[in-house]
Amino acid sequence: MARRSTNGMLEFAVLGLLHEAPMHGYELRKRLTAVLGPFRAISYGSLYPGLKELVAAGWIEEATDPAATALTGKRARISYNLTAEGKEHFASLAGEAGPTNWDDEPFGVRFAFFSRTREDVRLRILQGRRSRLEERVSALHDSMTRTRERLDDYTLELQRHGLERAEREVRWLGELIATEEHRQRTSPPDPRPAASH
Amino acid sequence: MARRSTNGMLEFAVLGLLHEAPMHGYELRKRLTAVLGPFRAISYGSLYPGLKELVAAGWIEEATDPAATALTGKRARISYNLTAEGKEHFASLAGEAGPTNWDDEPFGVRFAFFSRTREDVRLRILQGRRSRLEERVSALHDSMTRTRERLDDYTLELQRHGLERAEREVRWLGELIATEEHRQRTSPPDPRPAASH
DNA sequence: GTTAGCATGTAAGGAGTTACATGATTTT
DNA sequence: AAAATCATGTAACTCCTTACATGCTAAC
Repeated sequence: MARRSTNGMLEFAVLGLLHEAPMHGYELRKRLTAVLGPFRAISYGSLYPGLKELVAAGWIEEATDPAATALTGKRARISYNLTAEGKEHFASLAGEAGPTNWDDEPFGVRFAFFSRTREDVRLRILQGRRSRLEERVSALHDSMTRTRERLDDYTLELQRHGLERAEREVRWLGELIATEEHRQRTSPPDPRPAASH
Repeated sequence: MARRSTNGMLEFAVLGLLHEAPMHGYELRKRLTAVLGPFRAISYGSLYPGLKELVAAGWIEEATDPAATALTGKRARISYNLTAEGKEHFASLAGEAGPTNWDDEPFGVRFAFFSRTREDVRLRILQGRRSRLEERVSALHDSMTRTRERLDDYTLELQRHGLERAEREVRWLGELIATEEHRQRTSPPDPRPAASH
């Protein structure tokens, strides 16, 4: 079990995507790009070795296409599907709500798989992200109002814009949190994530 | 000349900061953090070896504090200052306006040193960044309106928020570009960056 | 039949981090 | 005199990218 695995985010996202359906590497990469955003797309040089490690860890399995394989002798494409351990492992990753999830990129990935995340964990992640951003807001605010340590006009403008963006995201998170809290109050206390097969 | 240097951004930022005044590593790191933002602060394990490389490249020089050094026998802190080649090298980096500067992080660093960048180069970087973001906007727009390939509700919400943020940055850049263009029309054609000592 | 895109990989290396290690100076 | 913070570094490792290499399949 668990040999030392790829990166957290790649692992998490691949496992999450394979819940939908088995996929081969090339397609996985496209879906990954949709989740991570086209500006931090993963390269094949990262993806394929990563998949190998997930196989070695026992979380996914290779499967060559049933029919057309040995028949033609041609190299068939490899489909990956989740194992039971993989599902379990994903569920355990999805249950963590620690500060690792509050940075920009991890948060985005975690958020993208919120529908497979328990409600209470969702809420804690949103709140953690928000307080992280509130820290950023007040740090920027301080840095800008300290008249000592004169900053470049352009640096200042950059900070002003960064501050506005952070404040905007705080508001956005506020709305999401309100929605989640409302959902929790009104829906029956269902402790199970929507993930069974 | 130029032995193979650290990373572009670290190199650029260090050289840019040392225009103001000589500094030692520890302080440099604090200023760097102010420029790069506290969320992508550079570590000492990166900074000190990087400084060594800049020294080896001949762009900066070490200088131990004049008085208090040999006198006490204590280890003195090391100040770094720009060499003439370093200034030249920075100017040449600051003159490049290619697509390398249009990603999130490089753009931020380039922007932070705009006051040492030629006006026409500033304008080209702002425009490049804007068209990069416009691509992002239309890619997101497409991805969201394609009703096929059903995305997760949360993924969708993330994209919606990302789209809004990108559109907002496009508008911000529009204003900056207008300001720069105005500056160029009204001020005398001064081809020299404000950098002399 | 050839170009474009699908599909899978490997080797080398870049850019950075963490953890460790050490010592000086300032503040409480 | 202890604690905090200033100050400088190294070794090992992680994660990822680029460049390369191969071959299949669909479209023009």
